[in-house]
Amino acid sequence: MTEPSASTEVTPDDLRAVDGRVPGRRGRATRQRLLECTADLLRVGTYRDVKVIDIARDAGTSPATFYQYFSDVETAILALAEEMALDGARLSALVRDRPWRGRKGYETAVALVDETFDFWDQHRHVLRVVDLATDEGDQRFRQIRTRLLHEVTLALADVIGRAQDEGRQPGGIDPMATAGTLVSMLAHVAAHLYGFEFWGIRTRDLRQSMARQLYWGTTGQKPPST
Amino acid sequence: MTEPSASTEVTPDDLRAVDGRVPGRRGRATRQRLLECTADLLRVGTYRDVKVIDIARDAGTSPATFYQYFSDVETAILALAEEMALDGARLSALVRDRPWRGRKGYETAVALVDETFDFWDQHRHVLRVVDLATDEGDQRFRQIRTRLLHEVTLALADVIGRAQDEGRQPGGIDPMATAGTLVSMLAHVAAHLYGFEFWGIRTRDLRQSMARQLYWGTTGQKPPST
DNA sequence: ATCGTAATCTGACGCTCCGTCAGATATCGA
DNA sequence: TCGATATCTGACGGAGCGTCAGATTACGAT
Repeated sequence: MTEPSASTEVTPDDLRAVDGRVPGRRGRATRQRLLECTADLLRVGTYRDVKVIDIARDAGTSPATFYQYFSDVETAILALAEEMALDGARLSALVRDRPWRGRKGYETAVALVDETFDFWDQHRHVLRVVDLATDEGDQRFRQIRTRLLHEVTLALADVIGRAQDEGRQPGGIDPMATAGTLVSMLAHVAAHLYGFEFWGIRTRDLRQSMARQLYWGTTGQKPPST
Repeated sequence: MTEPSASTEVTPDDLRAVDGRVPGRRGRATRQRLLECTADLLRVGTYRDVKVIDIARDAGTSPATFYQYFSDVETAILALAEEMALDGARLSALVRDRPWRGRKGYETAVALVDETFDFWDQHRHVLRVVDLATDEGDQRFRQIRTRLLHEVTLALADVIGRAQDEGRQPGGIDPMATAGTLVSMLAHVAAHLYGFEFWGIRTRDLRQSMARQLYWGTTGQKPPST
């Protein structure tokens, strides 16, 4: 709850464990199994109820083994979040690689909405913990959240900046702030899709509304009538 | 984690406690003290680390007393969330009671942004748990979250509907869906203001971007140049 | 194939917190 | 002042935590 310990993945640097030794093949497999079981428990139950003892049992090992790889449940989830963040590159790639002008631009907006919905659906059990922990002030989680959203925001801000240069978007607005609010909208709606359906709002209508907001917010142009 | 138990506040109906008896003056005071201590712990520490034993100690009572009023920590937080939801009326009132046309309309949008920021700032420690629990499928929390946001959404949808009637907003869009995305934007940005400052985005710029999106999204009109 | 060493795992322990009683204490109206 | 009722608590069995020291397993060198 207090402090980090640097990276946890990829860098075969510290990985904690037996007084700082680099884990071998067997060790990495065990670690991965523990992570998968953690993810599974997070999928079916609540964050507050994920217990080390359950993770260990599901992974067919003992609690002591868990502590060989993670200092607590949070740290394990942090590792899951890091895996997730890697997958997030597909969102910013989409913004960068596709056109934003005219009808094609609107299609890009729609595609971004779809991709975001998909991403959130796939990772929501981890994302909700990331959100909570970030809000609680945990810098390790904030960093991951930032890596994930900041890239998309930067890419969108770039599009807005270009629209400004071409006089299609007023110069007085801050591209990063606007991009930030748009990404927020995406993230929040994606996170609460089920809640909207609860209100009787169809996902397809949300998709359209978001794409319109996105298109107008970035390009400054009226979206093509649907 | 599993199931509700009906209401918990105002209705002096069931309130759980000693086999369902209605609490008297002393009892209500104790209950309130426990709630305040829960809120305090939630403010300084993480959700996962809020323990019944700590709440009881801070309230100058025993764990057994806590269980007299709440079946677990979640239920206590649920009661806090209910208190919070009452305060939420000020947001929808603002949307309903102020003008949405012309420059005055833009000012209303700004005011809504400000009020939302303020509300979130005041209740963020409870809101983040509400969000988590809702996402985890807890219907009790979802209901509260819905009460809170749905009112604002309805109010905004009303404004959008009127804009459609007057031909200032295309008829093809779903007012509720658009209002929903806008409220989402508000909620998410308000929840992560600190995160934005972390990125070097000024709150005042966010304020402007949000107000512009809000104004355009509801009225269909270009916001007054700033 | 065998052996020694390093990597990996685990049983067991002391501790904190949980959730529930039965009984003690405080409150209040008559 | 005296019950009756509301409220509180000590105490307990059980679940999980986090940490050892020692057992088990994998693997490269011979």
